[in-house]
Amino acid sequence: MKQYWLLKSEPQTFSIDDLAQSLHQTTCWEGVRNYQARNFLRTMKLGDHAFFYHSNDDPPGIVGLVEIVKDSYADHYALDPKSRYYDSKSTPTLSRWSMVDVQYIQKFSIPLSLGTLRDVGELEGMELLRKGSRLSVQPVRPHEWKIIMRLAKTSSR
DNA sequence: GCCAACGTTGGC
DNA sequence: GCCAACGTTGGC
Repeated sequence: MKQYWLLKSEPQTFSIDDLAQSLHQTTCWEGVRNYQARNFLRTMKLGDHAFFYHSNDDPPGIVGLVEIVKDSYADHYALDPKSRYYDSKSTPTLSRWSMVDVQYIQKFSIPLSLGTLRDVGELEGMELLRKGSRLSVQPVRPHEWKIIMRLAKTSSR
């Protein structure tokens, strides 16, 4: 069964437009350095869909859709001392961190801002809206996905 | 820029 | 195992 996710990125670092302009409109989702988020990456399956979320944006919000096109594998940036994602405790034999590949599907014509989502009563309980929630990779329940997809369609009309 | 919430580190 | 100190995330 297909699973749904939400991936956060700061648009100044890597935006959905950057993804759309990437080779094959695909990129590896490197740099996740939080165990809970990493475990979600490892749970992802080829063909899963995810919302692309712009954090630290004005306003922050869901801006489009991506598909998981490669199951999780070792995040080799952890082994590169020159990378901002270098982790001195990672070794080639024991990789602490993982990443997946994601491919661009679509950019919403109108982003769904965090404020808009907060106003949707049916989305109460969504991880993104939880107070203090900072997870950069998080699961989205099927009913939440459905509601947000409906919002995306109606607001682009 | 501020700061609340959260995660990690390391001394004890 | 506790917890203070510190670093990071991310909304505002």
